[in-house]
Amino acid sequence: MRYWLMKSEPDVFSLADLKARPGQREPWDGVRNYQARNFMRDAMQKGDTVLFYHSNTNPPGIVGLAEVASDPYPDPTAFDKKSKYYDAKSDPENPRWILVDVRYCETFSRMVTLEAMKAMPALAEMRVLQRGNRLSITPVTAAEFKAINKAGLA
DNA sequence: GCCAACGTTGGC
DNA sequence: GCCAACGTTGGC
Repeated sequence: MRYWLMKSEPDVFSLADLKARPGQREPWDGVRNYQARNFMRDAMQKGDTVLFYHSNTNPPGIVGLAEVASDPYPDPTAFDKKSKYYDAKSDPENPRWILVDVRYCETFSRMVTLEAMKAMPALAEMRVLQRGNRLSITPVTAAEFKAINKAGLA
């Protein structure tokens, strides 16, 4: 069982949107960064816990939990010419972009803001808090998850 | 809207 | 394979 942080702009796709989806489940499409793709393709497993982070909003932070709900498979938006995520260089015979489905788990009773995270000693080494980090998917340690989950349910 | 940080692209 | 130019991310 592993833990992950996944960023989404709530204007585009929020945790509430995930909750409202049929089956409370959605493909995490549109990732076009190789490191983030590699995490989904190579390291995620069904049942892994996802900290759902809202970026580009005020305040940014973690709003709740989801889980990995599928094995990795090719991102269909890469082959859809009408999608803004269309990538002409992704060959259907050898797909460049891989995703997993995520499923809604719960909404924190209290959002754990970026500011609060920066103030938590347990998160001093957390990847998403390191300077210059822009990765939309990052691994989270069990200790980091525990600290955030506790703050979110407080 | 600004801009620092970072990833990708493509000419050479 | 270098690196300048460009595009994107995301906090503020």
